[in-house]
Amino acid sequence: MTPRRRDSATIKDVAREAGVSYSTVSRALNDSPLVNDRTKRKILTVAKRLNYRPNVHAQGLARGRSHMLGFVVPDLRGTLLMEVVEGAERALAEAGYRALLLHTEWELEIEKEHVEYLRSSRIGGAILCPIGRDEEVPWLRRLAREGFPVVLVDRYFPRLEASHVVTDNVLGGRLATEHLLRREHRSIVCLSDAESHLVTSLADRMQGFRETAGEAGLGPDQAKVVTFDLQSEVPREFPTLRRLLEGSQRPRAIFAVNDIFAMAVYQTMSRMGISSGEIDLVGFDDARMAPFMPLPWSSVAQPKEDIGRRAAQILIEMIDRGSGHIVRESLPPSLIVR
Amino acid sequence: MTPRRRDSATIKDVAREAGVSYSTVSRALNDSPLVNDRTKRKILTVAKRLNYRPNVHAQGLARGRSHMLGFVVPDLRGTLLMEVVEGAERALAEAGYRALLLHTEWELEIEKEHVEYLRSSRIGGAILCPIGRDEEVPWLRRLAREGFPVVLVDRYFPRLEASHVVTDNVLGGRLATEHLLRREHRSIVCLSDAESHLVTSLADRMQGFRETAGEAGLGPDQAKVVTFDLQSEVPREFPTLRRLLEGSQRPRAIFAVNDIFAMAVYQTMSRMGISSGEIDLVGFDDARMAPFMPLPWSSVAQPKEDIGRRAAQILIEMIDRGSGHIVRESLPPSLIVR
DNA sequence: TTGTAGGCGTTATCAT
DNA sequence: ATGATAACGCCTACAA
Repeated sequence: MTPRRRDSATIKDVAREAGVSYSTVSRALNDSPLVNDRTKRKILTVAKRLNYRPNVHAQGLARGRSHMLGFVVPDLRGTLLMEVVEGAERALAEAGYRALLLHTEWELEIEKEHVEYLRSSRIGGAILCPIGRDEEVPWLRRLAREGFPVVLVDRYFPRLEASHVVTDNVLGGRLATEHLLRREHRSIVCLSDAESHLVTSLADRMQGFRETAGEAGLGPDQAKVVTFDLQSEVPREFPTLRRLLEGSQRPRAIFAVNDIFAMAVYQTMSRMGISSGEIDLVGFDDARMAPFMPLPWSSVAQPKEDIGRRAAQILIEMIDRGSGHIVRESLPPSLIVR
Repeated sequence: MTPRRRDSATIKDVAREAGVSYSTVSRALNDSPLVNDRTKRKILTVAKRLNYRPNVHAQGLARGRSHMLGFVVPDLRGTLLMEVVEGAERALAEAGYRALLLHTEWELEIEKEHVEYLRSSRIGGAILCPIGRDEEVPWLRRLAREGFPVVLVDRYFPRLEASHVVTDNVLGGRLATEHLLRREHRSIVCLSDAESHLVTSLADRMQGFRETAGEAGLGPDQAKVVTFDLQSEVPREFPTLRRLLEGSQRPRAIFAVNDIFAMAVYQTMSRMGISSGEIDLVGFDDARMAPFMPLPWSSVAQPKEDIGRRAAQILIEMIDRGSGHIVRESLPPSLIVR
């Protein structure tokens, strides 16, 4: 094989230069106790001088594993999830790992490809924020069954044998509802997505809403759920909301299952000339634009960074301990009152 | 060396099973013309049956390079940059590359570490969105000098010998200003960050503003620039803006160098009871929350996806052609009138 | 404490 | 068209 230009010094170069064998260099570099201190220092000096850098491929090949993990998300534009990623990466970095961030563009097929890729690239494990429904993810099941370390974040599949870290969304729905009840409302509307039954996080928030309202003695008429398809209504300026808010019978308290819906409510109110004092609004996610809004609404904040951190810790533990022990955690959100 | 559990079949396994030598398998897998068609088909069948996956470390070691590139950004929460990343990754994927996304948390030291890491991991090249000032990035200079393929996005250093792809921010400033001039304003305020002179993109937008205003015959009093530190003013509700907007002398036309500033203006107007019709506002970046705002303002949209795509293409070209040819591109933004 | 040598899974250069 | 074999750079059991 034609020797190509080498991009950097190898341990052999260092060994020659330092006058020792290259296994000694290897030991020194991995700071094994089996090296004389003076030898080690000399080797490190030489290594530095030669600008030596370990070749991760050679290391990966020899060690049979890499320090690279995977993080698969639907897209990169969701601030919320990106904060989870940042939290995870901080924890991973501390443990000497890196994460390859892959995004699926909300396509099941791409998600599958990514998972395949993670397997073949000898990546040691992954954090996933899956899309799709339980039944549609056979490869996830296979992954878990094969013992590939996986931690799900933000979403989970009740019937999937895999670790996950999520916000306690039921509690979140509860916090929001209690907040409105505390403000003497006896009639509350919960605003959610038309597909919310497919998304565990939204479904859980709504459950928290229903439970709390029920316990407070609110009947079905006083704890109504209104849903619509956000995507299709944006260009038409939220007809469902206009209908909801017109007339004097309009709700005085609204729990929006996320801040996008809350923004939509606020925009519609504003355009219909409804003063902000007329409606108590609680959102979810504590979106970043909140401090810039003319009327900041209250919002349930998810422990995004912590979710990432915990997911990373659990993943690392699975890898290091080689344990297939499944951990399921729901981290408590907190209410931000504005 | 203790043989460890192998995670997947190797070409040797495939070779044994198919009854050929493993070099033939290698050729078949890389679909070389030097293999009999029937043999190749058989090998591929066996490979599939054994669930063979190439070991990227072995490939990387043997080939001396990997298909992995790097993408270094300050943080992951900026939607704008993430769209650039998505664009780049689409182009990279088409060419069979992947990108390792690293974020520096706006720390020069971390940026440096990442760049070091990219070198040592035999990553073939990188797209960077650098922080810091020209003088503070000696490692960037070294990288470029060493012939490591690098493309800068979103920001550039005028005196750095490296390729870059950015928005034509001067043109952007011009578009915004022309828009306001077209609406008969003879007095315009440009709102920017206190540190804008350190950020080429903002500086360029302001230059576009000044040039255009000057050409239209506006004097210094009619084309004023107001700057403040956003971070420190958020919690105090933008005192600089309040001052600017109070009194009847308030500006009737404002060009905000990004949509965060535009939001701040809008919020302040709203709180001061200034009706939205009183001020013509143009922002920059076409932020995603725009369609949800009660009063959507006009904004200069950057060709985010294209920036990523072009950066990727240029990077791949540098790698494949082995050329150190430097490419500097400014892509035109477009005005979104609302 | 240090050196020697075999192996990790591929690729590529020889032969055949 | 195929097979044998030497790299690639590193790790590590074993010998010294």
